[in-house]
Amino acid sequence: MEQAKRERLEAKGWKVGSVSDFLALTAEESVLVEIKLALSQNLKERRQKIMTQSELASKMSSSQPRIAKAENGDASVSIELLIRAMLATGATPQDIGQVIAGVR
Amino acid sequence: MEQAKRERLEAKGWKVGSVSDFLALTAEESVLVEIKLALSQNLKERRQKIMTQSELASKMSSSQPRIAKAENGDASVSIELLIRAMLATGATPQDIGQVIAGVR
DNA sequence: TGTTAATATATCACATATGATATAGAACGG
DNA sequence: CCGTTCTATATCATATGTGATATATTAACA
Repeated sequence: MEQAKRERLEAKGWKVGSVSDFLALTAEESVLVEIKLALSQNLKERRQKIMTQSELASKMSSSQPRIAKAENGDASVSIELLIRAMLATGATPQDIGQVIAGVR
Repeated sequence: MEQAKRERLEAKGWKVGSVSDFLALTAEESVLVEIKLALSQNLKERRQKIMTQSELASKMSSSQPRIAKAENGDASVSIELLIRAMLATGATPQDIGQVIAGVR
């Protein structure tokens, strides 16, 4: 893995650790991370077109800081929250499925 | 909602509550539940063809009881775990995306 | 029937995700 | 510059999800 990408992930709380630790990540684990990142990006794109982070937060009874973390691919955000947020922006199951299917 | 379905959901821990409480479920909330149930069913189908619950559990360092709950749509199981389990059965992001996109 | 493998249910201590709050930093217009 | 709006970062108490364990139920079959 390129150093730049590793540093990006680490900054967001992903326990990538040393290179050898990273290599210990199973394929499934890294796919899971990529699914989260794909949802993050898509959420940000969708939301920016129609509302602020605060508006989205109150729409789903969450908080603005949590939306910020969700959109930035922070490791403390579950897929659950990402999907709830997508739905709150008006995304359909089809939209969400497509984003996930688009991973790799 | 038909009574039978409500009872089925309640038995699995979903906080459906009284009819009026249920009607308070937003569309997003019920879509989220349906996504979980769709993943549950698909996981069960996939897993049954190739391994036991115990085998799947150790493959993803979880426990057999948790796999049972996951396959039965128990409310205590996160989408996160459902997706991890799907991946452990060999499902691709495309497979997972398709299941979610198939909701409703 | 009895034995075994598979699955389901119950409980629990612990880890992680959560919303809330405070506050800092950007971006932009006046 | 300044004030305002939006977004990011930090901290925290609490809620929720977790794997583990014990045990019950079911299914298949000799």
